[in-house]
Amino acid sequence: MSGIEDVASLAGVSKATVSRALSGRGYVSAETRLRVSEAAASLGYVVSSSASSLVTGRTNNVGVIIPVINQWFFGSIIEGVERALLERGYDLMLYNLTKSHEERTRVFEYFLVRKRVDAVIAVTLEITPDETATLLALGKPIAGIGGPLEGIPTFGIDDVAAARLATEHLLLLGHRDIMHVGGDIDEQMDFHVHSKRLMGYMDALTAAGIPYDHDSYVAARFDIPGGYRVGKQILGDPRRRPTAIFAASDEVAMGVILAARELGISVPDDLSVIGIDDHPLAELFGLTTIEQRPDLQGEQAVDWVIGQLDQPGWRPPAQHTVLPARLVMRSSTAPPRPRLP
Amino acid sequence: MSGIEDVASLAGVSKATVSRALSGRGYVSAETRLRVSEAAASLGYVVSSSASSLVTGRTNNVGVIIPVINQWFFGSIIEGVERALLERGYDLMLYNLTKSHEERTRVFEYFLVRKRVDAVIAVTLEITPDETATLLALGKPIAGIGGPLEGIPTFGIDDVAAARLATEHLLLLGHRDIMHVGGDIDEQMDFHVHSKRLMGYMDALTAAGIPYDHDSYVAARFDIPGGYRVGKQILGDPRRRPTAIFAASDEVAMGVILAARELGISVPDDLSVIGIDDHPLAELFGLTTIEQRPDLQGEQAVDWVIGQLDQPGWRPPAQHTVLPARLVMRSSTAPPRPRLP
DNA sequence: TATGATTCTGGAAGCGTTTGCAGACGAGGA
DNA sequence: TCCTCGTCTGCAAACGCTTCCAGAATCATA
Repeated sequence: MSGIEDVASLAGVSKATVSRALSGRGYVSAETRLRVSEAAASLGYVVSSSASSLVTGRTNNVGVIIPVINQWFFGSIIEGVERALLERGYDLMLYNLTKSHEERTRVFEYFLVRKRVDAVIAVTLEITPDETATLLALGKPIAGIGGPLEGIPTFGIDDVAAARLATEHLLLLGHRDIMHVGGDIDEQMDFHVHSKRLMGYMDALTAAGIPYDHDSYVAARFDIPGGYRVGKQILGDPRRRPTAIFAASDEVAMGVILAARELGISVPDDLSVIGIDDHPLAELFGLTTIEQRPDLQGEQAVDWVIGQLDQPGWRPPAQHTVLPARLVMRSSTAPPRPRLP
Repeated sequence: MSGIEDVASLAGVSKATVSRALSGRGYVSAETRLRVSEAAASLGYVVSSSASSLVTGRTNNVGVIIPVINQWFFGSIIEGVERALLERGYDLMLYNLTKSHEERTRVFEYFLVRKRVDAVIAVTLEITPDETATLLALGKPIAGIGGPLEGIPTFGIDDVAAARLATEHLLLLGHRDIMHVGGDIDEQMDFHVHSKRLMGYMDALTAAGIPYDHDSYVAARFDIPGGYRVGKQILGDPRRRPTAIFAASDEVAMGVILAARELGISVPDDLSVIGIDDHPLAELFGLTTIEQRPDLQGEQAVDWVIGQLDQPGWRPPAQHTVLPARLVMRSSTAPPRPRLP
């Protein structure tokens, strides 16, 4: 394991010059730079990041805190963030914060603080004011993905608007009897996605002059089996069956579609279904949906924190950056079947 | 940002004692240790990992190289690895190596080598002898997840055996006409999973005295849409339709089931389907499968590399550790419908 | 030619820890 | 009593870089 000293003597220069030549900072003649690079290459030298962070105070790491990994939305974020970081020369330290409070505390109080990261990206994580303070006190840029959050800039779609858009699509097709299958408000994921999507749904109904019926919202676990179970339950009862369902996520929507198929209910003839996400499987299911791009949300968060690192003191124009969410029409929605008199 | 010096003076001891008290190495009286911890806590002191790695040569990071994130198998591995690392006091640096050769080279030659990680876990990654050499030359433990790999210890199921087990299950039920829908051999994922599963399938057939028919293996993309497409193709042609299909992964299997349903083919009455993985959705589809636990594979890999770090020189008993894969019976497999004469 | 600006290089002082070494102290054994 | 041994602590030397500073060389300008 050769050090900078070896490179220096092989190239016939001082350590200082080697450092300058390799890092590209400060004056170094072209000729010297070449000699140094060659020496470094021939020795297989690579700078020690610990030594260099010790003096510069920069680790070139960004910490990412995420509650789940194995779900499309979260996996896509990680992919986007990772790609963006790698491109910009940063490494990604992953912290998977599951429900456990203990784990959470440990990460916050111990790992993140340990001068190991230059910045933090918190995905869909409700950070308490205390924790925000902790992080801000470190002077490290923090960005959030998912929704407005007090005190830190966030990137994500407008969940209320997306839900409204989805519901409006159904209304526009002529549906009046629209149910919403969403996440459990009490078992709220952080960032209040569930209540926001419910709100968008209600907004749209209200605007259309349709009274909101309390039973028309049903909570489901936020995955395919969750949607399936609730679908079976709702659609199994003919008196209860709506003409359209707005599911709060594509996975839930696909679960509902599976349930419908099993019950012999034709989508979209007997039932229209719309979701949110544009999940990779949405196409297979012909699912009409509201597209969002978690990977781009991640990328933007990266851009912001790195911008902060590059020019400290700079602040973003907006506290919450709204990314686009657009309607993707497929074959799971259609006008309701005309009622026979 | 207070340093060790501040803690030292607040506690009325030397830097050396603070270091010993906080790290738990060397002699420190109980009373002193307490005073130091309190001082540290009250100052919100936390050791600088760069400074400490600089002198100890240990970063407490483990690098994980993985080709995909947003797929159940890979996501589960990350979850397992992350959990295990966190428990043991290590941080996880994530490198998502997509196909791009350039990216791959960069990670290998630049990021990993940069003295940023103590060990490397390569997931399902065919490392060239050159790369293996590079890594080994660094003196860093490396483990692989997925299958036997020259020169480094690996953890995973026996793909040949798992495929054989799946096929045997179908044979035992009385099927003779069994097709295999697997990954594209040419578009091989690393580690040769595809060819191994094909081999297990052929082995089982051969052992049962059934001649292997060249058309009975069809390649599909390794996901639900891939399985669906091939399913439509195979099952759409009545002359070609087998009584059972062994899909190389649960996702492919579920795609096939979706195709079957759409064609009005009843599973398992008209067609038995078995997969490999025990994907979270397998239960919903009633899919009989061979269970494997990627998270445990990750955990074992972590255990091994950390074992190496703790007691250098120690070598594992086996080069490839085979983890269990067991049959989980559900409702997608049954004896073939008796042929009408 | 003198003067200043610009480019290039080396010496040396850190950055914030850990750890080898040595000294101090008290306890127990000969 | 003298020694040894185990426990506890502090000093100071690394660890491998970056960067400030100063000096040398080069070049353009007055």
